[in-house]
This record gives sequence, structure tokens and C-alpha cells, in this order.
Amino acid sequence: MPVPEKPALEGLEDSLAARWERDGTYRFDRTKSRQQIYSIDTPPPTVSGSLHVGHVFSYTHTDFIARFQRMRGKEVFYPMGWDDNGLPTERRVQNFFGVRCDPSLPYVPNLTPPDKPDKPISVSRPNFIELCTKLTIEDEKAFEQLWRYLGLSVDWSMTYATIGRDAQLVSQKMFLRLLAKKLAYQVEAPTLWDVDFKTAVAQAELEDREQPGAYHKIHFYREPGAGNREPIAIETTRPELIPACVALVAHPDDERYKHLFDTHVITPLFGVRVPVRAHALADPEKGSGIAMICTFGDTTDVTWWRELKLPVRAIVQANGALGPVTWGQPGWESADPARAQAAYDQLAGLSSKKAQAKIVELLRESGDLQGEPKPITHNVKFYEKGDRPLEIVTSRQWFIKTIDYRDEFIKRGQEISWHPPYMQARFDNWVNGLNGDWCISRQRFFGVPFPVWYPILANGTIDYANVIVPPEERLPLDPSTDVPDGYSADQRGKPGGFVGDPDIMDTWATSSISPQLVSGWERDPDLFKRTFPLDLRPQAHDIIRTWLFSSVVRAHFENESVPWTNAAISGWVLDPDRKKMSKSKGNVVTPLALLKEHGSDGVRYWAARGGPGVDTAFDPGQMKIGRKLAMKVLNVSKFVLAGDQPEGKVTEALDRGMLQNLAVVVDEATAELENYEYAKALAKIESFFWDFCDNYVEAAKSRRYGDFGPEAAASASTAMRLALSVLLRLLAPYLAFATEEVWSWTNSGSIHRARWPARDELISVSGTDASAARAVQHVTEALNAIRKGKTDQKVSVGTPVKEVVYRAAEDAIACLKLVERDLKAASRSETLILRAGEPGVEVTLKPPSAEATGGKPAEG
RNA sequence: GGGCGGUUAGCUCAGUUGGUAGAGCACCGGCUUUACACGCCGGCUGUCAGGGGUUCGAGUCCCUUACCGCCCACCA
Repeated sequence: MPVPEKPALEGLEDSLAARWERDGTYRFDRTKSRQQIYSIDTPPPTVSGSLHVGHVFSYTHTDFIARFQRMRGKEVFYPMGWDDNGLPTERRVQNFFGVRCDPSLPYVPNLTPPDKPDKPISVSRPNFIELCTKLTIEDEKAFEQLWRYLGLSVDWSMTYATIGRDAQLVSQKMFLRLLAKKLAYQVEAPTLWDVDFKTAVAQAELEDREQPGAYHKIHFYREPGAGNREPIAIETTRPELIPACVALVAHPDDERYKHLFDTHVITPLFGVRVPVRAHALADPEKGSGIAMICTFGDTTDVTWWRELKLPVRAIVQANGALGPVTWGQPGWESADPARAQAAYDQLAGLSSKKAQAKIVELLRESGDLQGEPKPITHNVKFYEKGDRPLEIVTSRQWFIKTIDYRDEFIKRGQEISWHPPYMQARFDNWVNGLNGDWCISRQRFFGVPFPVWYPILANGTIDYANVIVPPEERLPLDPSTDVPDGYSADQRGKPGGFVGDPDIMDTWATSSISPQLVSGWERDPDLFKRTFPLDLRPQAHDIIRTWLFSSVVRAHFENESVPWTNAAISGWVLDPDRKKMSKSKGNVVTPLALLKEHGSDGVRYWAARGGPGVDTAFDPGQMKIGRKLAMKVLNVSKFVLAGDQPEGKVTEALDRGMLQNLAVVVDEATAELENYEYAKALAKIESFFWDFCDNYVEAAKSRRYGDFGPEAAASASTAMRLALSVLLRLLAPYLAFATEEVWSWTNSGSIHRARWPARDELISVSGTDASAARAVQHVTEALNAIRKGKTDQKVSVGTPVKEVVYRAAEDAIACLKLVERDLKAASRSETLILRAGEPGVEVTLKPPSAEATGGKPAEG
């Protein structure tokens, strides 16, 4: 392809993306050995949302590394996944199709949801999943287009979906392996619970939100005959949980309450006899210093309940409302059951919030509320996607063991190279701060089901202790539709029959197996051998505690290995208020519009300036600069490559010095990129590139035009072409489009499969004499001084002048003698005098000629 | 309360093992210069967050304070 007359960036994204696809430029060659392969565990973006500028930022970082490794000669394994699993998709499907999932229904083949049903229709879980797939497939196409336009060098023949068949297979198989090793277990226990989604949630999915609340001072009483009848004042923010109170607790050293320890007190309204206990977690400074333990108000209650071995009196149901209670029954003993019942009946069926208002009335009437509630704001735990505070509900859930293995996880963390290194501390902090095993079951529908069933005993109760496990060959399966071996379908739900586990796996339980999923674990042993453990996990820092941690757990238990050897943690994109861009309102920029406006190379350049782990400001100004850089690449390339330039030996000092300096840049940039410091590498490359354009090319230009004969010209053009070739390759990971465009003018293959530059290809041409390298630096200084001399006299730097006298240190002058011809030509002076001495420059203009004076009127 | 990161020119950020403060943008001025006006040249701009210490010498090392961001713990 010839050098174009007017090179342009417009349209390169579409035309080159199409060419890369046609030529299979990024196609993974799976015949290469593990040594030759560089494998990436790409994060699958959530397709139910939309891609934002933060995604563009971090995915581009991965692409820099992928392109660098590919040019270094590695065969890059770079798949892309779609996270179409989980609650966001489920909610969208419900609204879009007007359906609800009912796992008890059988699968209906070829189900089409009606247009606009009046009320949601119920469908089976497999049908629901089909609809999810149908909806997300469109999103995935749009995402792929954006990634192609941005220039991600992904092998698009290797995509996966987190709800896909393989993802289910791997998730279920790895779960059964954990079960067999007793690393997964189920237990009925208090669990953090979202009352709207009606599902358990994990520690990692919590967030705190500031909420208004109030301290209520309420009265408990000592048992008759156990001392004075003065009420004991307890401060609580959740008076509605008084009926669930199982004890009071104070600090063991608290003198105010020591006399009450191991005595009993009576709860207000309900007359329940509860013990007073001592526990170090009770804070004497807080409230009245003595607290109510309820089953369960918060996680501290759970701790106390467990450690003090207290009974359960649970009142909050799965839907968040207070459930029915018959007072006087075992577990609900009361000194006055009729009174307790009368009070409780006014609370039953109400949500926590409404029950609280009601019980305040009741307490006021009975005189057990001291003063008025004192409003406060406090942090309350929420499910990160939820709308109401979490409750703690006792339910049967699946767990993966983690707390007993914390030390092993920390050791795995040490086997991973973290980029930047300090991110490892976040991992260590999280692991050391774990306070319970990992709850992986969710009471939702759109996700990977637990592939197990339970027998139903003759009396109709479910025998959870004897889990029915399928052979691995049957996976993936859905226990709500599939039937366990040895049973028939009509035995489902019947005494003597079976029932499927109704739950699905937590989103992190399924996404944590992405290393095994992409590498073909247990499905493609050949691929697995060549890619696992992977070389790189790129991801953002906010999900170290979730995705990164859970992936380490799974690989540790299944593969006895780390899942990958490098973790590259990218920062966030911040808006001008220093808030995370994707979270604050009204600042989300459509990525495609951004790419169209500034060009993909412009946006890639901006992304490249945010180093690993560094939160970076959204800055269109940087994108403009990137676009200018890309444009400059096109233009200087046009100059260097256009026309028939003579080839020959590189003999001139200026040329050899420039190539030597470039060799240093190659070494430095390579070292930075090997260390995942793509931003630092770019800064060095870019700085050299501009110096090359503004100083070297300017100084060598006259000679290359042939002003000093063909051999001198050949030296210049040969050196320039070599330098350009190296610079293009150094810039290729960043400016994927502009560099490919230029490369195509003189090469047939893709620059992205070209060899990464090495110092040898430069040094073998330039030699290594230090004076030549220094001469280039001195030429730049001299040129700058001479240009300043001209600018001071208000003439263009291209103006021919009569005489230039340049003075500098003796060794600088000695170097400049080597390149005197070039300097004289670039300064456009009839006479150039180089002199050792105090640094300085004198530029003598030509006397104004008759035509010049006549043609240009003097300033007024 | 614990941990991690940050605070350098109006803005965005570099500053490797301590050795006279840098780049780009913005701003101002000059320049049709045969690759490029998406260009070229020049100029202006700093108590390196505050305080203390080590040192001949600190943006850089140590201590400390403040502020910003994130993570965790606590939230009766």
C-alpha cells in the first residue's frame, strides 16, 4: 500500500478491526507450549448494565499487556466472558418478559412469553434461564462491537457466558468436589438476609448505609425476690425485637452491672425470664452499657448467641415481617402469657419498621419507655443491591469453608505478583478479617443450581442429612427438572420420593471458577495444560475481597495452586469531584461517543496514563493529546517513508547517536512493560518520539534531501526508517490503530504480530561510540538556542541567516564538530561558528534586501 | 478504632539508589517552516500539605499532625 497523500485517523477503527478479524490477527494458536503462551483471565463485564468509561479504562490496560506480550513472541490466550448471571439480569428479564420464576414448575419446550401480560406469568427455572439467555445475547453483541472498536486484541472465537453450559458444568463439578472433600457443607444457621429479594447474602456483598434511627430507653425488671424492684434501663435502637430477647449482656468489668450477672430479669410487655450475662464485646461506653441480645438484631447478637450458648426466639420471617407466635408454648414461656399474646398480636404481620412504631406505643402505655426516643443516625448493613436493611434469618444454607484455611490463602497470595504490589495488603486484610465461612447459596432463580436432591421420608419430612449426589457425567443438571438416578419423575415431592435443592449459587461462587472455565479444566486437558495456572488476572481493586479472593479459594481447594501468577489491579475513573465515575449520577459518558469523538487511539492514550492501581481523572484533554500524538505518527511516517529513499550504511554521527539513544529507550520501555508499568514505558517512548520529530528529523532533513551527497543521504534515510520502525512497534500496544495503518504502507503483515524491538537491531547498525550519542543531545541544545536567538529577533526559525556563533563547553563543541554540517544546515546560516566558552548564541540576520523590504511594510 | 494509597505549577501528573524542582495541558508572545496549523519556536507559573528529626545536603529517609480516597472493624 503506498504512502497516502494526506494520512488520516478517521475510519481506521472500523477498517482495521475488520482486517484483524479477517486475518485472524489475534487468533490463539493452541499448539504452542505453556512456556510460549501468555494466558489471561479476563473479567467478564456484567451485560445487564452498560459499559461505561471505567470499563474502557481498565480493559485497555489489559490490552496493553496482551499486545506487548504478543509482540514479545508469546502466544496470547485472551478470551472474553460475559457476566449474564445474577440478580441484575433476573430483574431485567422479569420486567422485560413479564414472567416470574417458579422452580417447582416443569420445563415447557418452546415457551414464548405473551406480549404484555396483565400480571406476571410463572415459568420453570429452565424456561426462565432460556429467556435470560435470549435477552442477554443482544447485549453481548453490542458489547463485542464496542470492544472491537476500542481495539481490544481479544480472540473473539473464545467467548463464554457465566450462565452458559460450560460455566454451569464447571461450577457444579467444582462444587461436588468440595462436597466430597467436606469443604462444602450445609447448615441451618442465622444468615444475613435481604427481605425484599428473600435471599441470603454473603459478607462480601454488604455495604453500610447511614440511616436515621433512635435510642429507646426501656425497662427490664429483676425477678421477684431477687433484689430491689428498680427497673434496669436498657437502650436499644430496635425495641420491636423485645419479644426476641434471649438475654442481657454487659462488660465483665462493668461495676454497674456485676451484681446482675447470672441472675435473671423479666422483659417488659412479654414477661419473659432472661439471664444477664457478661461478655467482653459489650461496650460500657455505649448507651447504658448493658445491651439486649435478640435473635437476631445484628451480627453481634449472633456472636453473643453462639458464644454464650443462648436459645433461639426468632420472630422476623423471610419477608421481613414479624411471624406468628403462641405465647406460653415451649420456647415462648411468659410470666403472663395472655398479656404477652395481647401485645404481640398487635405486632405480628408488621414489618420491622411498623412494628417498631407500634411497640413504642405499647411501651409508653405500660410505662416501660423512659422519656422519648432519642433520634440518631447510624450505619446499618444493607445488601449492596438491596433497598431495606438486612435482617438475620435462620435458614438452611450452603457454605464453603474459609476461616480454617486463612493461613493457606495468605500463602497463596504471596505466590502472586501484585501490580501494584501494595494491593496485596488489601487481600491480606480481607482474609485476616474473615469472620465466618463463605455462604454460597442464594434463594434466587437465575443462576447455577446446586446439583443435588434430598430424599423425602415416609412421614413427608425432607432428609437433608442424606444428600443425593449425581455422578459427574450427568452435569450440568437442574434438580428442579432432572431426576436423580434410582427415582422416577413422579416421585418428586412425594413421601418416599425426592426433592431438588431449590437454591442457586452466589454470583461469586460461579464467577470464581473463571480460571478453570476459560482454561478448559476437565473438559479440554490439552488446553488446560497449556494455559493453567493463567499468567494474568486483571481486575479492579474494589473486588479484591470478592472475585479475586474467591478465585484463590477455589483454585487452592481444587488445583492446589494459585489460579494465576500475576494480578494487575486497575484503578477507577474519577469524575472532577473525585467520585467514582460509574457511581455518581449524571456523569456517565457513553463510551462509543467518546471513542468516536477522540478516536480509539486518543482514548487508549488517556487510559495508558493511568498506571496500575491509580485512580485517574476523566480528562478529555488527555484524549485530545493522544489523538495529536497519533496524528503526528501518521505525519512523520509519511515524511520518513514517502518517495524512493536511498538505502545504505549509517555512517553519520547524528544518525548513529540517535539510534544509540533509541536503544536505551527500547531497554527501558521493555523493562517497564515487563513489570506491567505501561504508563511509565509510554512516557519514555513518547518523550523520545517528540524529540525525534522536532530535533533529529529537523537536523537530518537537509542531508536526507541530498544536500551533502547520496551516501550522507542514505545514512539519514536508513537511520530514520529503522528508528521509525522501532518507534512504531514501541507505540503499537498503545496506538493500536495509527501504528497499524502506517505499518501497512510498507509491510504486509500486522504490526501487532511484529517482533518487539530489541537493542541489537539498533546497535548493530549504529555502533556504540559514546560521542555520537552525546552529539545528538548537544545538537538539540544548540538548535534550541539558535531557535531562541531567531525568535527573539521575531523571525521564523526557518529564516535563512548570515551568521550564527554558538558557544558552549569545550567537550560539547568537540561533539558538535562531528555533526557540524547538519547543525549548520538546520540553523540555515551561511556561516556557523562553534566556539568553546561561556554558553551563548549570536544570530546575525541577513541585511534586508530591496524586495524583502519593499514587500513587507515596517511595523507602525 | 485498624489497614492501604494520596497531598508537587491554574489543571492532569512524572520525579528511579537523598545531590541546584520536571512534562503535557491551559495562559501569553512569535512563526505560512518544502511530514504535520490535529503544526513549530519561545515565555510565565512552585513555602514540593503543615511541623519536627537524621544528614554537609531531604520532594525523596524517620517521627508527627491535617485533609482527601478506598478497604475493614464497630454501629445496644
